[in-house]
Amino acid sequence: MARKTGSHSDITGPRVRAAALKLFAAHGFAAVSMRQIAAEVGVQAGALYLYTPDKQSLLFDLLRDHMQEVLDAWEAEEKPEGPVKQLETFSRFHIRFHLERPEQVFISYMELRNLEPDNFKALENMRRQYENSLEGILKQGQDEGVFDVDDTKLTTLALIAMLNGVTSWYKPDGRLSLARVEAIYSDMAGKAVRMPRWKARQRKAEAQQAAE
Amino acid sequence: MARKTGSHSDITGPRVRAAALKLFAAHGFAAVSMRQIAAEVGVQAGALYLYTPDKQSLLFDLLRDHMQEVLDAWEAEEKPEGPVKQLETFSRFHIRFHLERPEQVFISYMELRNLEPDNFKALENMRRQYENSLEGILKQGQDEGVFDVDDTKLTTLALIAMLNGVTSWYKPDGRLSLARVEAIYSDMAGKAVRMPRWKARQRKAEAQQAAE
DNA sequence: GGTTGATTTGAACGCCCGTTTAGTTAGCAT
DNA sequence: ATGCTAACTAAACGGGCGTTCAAATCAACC
Repeated sequence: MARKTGSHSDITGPRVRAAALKLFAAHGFAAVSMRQIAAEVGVQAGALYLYTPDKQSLLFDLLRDHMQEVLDAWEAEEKPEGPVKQLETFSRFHIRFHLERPEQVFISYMELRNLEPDNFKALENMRRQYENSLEGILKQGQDEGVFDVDDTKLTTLALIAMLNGVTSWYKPDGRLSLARVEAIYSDMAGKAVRMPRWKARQRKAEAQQAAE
Repeated sequence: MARKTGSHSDITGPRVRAAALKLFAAHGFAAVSMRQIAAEVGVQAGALYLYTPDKQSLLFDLLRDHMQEVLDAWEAEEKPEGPVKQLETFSRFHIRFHLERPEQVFISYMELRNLEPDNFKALENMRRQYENSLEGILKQGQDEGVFDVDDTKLTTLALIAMLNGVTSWYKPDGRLSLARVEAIYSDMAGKAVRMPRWKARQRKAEAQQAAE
């Protein structure tokens, strides 16, 4: 009893990562043992070490790959003109992308503290990169006078936290469709930062007065 | 070597809970051992069982006590008149209360899945009760026409997620003061749900037209 | 069809886990 | 001072942990 019939690293490798993802998301990194992961794959614990140097790398690879996917996908997303529409695009993209990968999103938020310091820093940089793409939109909107934002960094974090919240309750067969949720959240995000018309008029008036 | 000098259950009991809170928040429930908690208290592992029936209860008691504190504190908070001001009061209360208890908040969000089913349900009910107090404000505002909310339940969750986000980055000695953060967040929350003036005028016009 | 290398087993390593228990000491009332 | 009880230690229980490794089996190429 050693090598299994039909076994191949191209098959087992992805299955190991899938099992780890599933179990980490369900029970948490610290609560899941290598033996449980192996059982999910249908293999003995020792065999896992052909596909990962250790348990920590298994977690880190999952988190890093997910963040890279997010960054690449946003890069590839078609951006409309102007910060208002870009904010809507970002909100909708974020909701959609995250709802399609509930397990990755979950562990990306819950298991960061189980990363060793270097791995943690690497992921923090990727996350900041993603946040910067939203903050860029807010800054541009502020410069153009279409957004009324007190502090772009803080607002960025607040918006992302709000959008992330969706993953904690959304169920694909629930009361609300994905399209509806996208619409409601992007609408809320827009309203939270947009310059109110009365305030825009007031500023315009002030500017004219200052010019006289 | 048995009983320590100056030892008393009134002292050790709270110290056990404090150590558990600190360590659970820092490393996660599953990653912390009873021996680590005991070491933090300055006692042997066996002694912990004078203060908790088991590790699970230690976690549950922390979470339940925290949620009860939240509910009691909001109950005791002085409520102004009208949903707009009440939303601001709620936002500011939530931010302030949660920033004063970062560890409790952290474990309340991270460790729910480590609760046994019955304990989980108990806490879920308390959390829903808290959410309902916010949803009540949103509903009232919608009835009075001062809020423009698509779905009160969803909006409730979105706002709470946004407000909770503050706990993941706020540092007491950071760039922004607590008062400033309170102000920014409550302002954003208000703008996200408030009826825009132009829309209110439009509705009023529609109502008049329908009356003729 | 035999050889080689990829894939996996099964057992073992030392260590730590949550919890129980018998025994020991400190605080306190009498 | 004595006795009693609350508080704690030290050791042990069975079990699971992450990881390693020699041996065994299968896939693939000659």
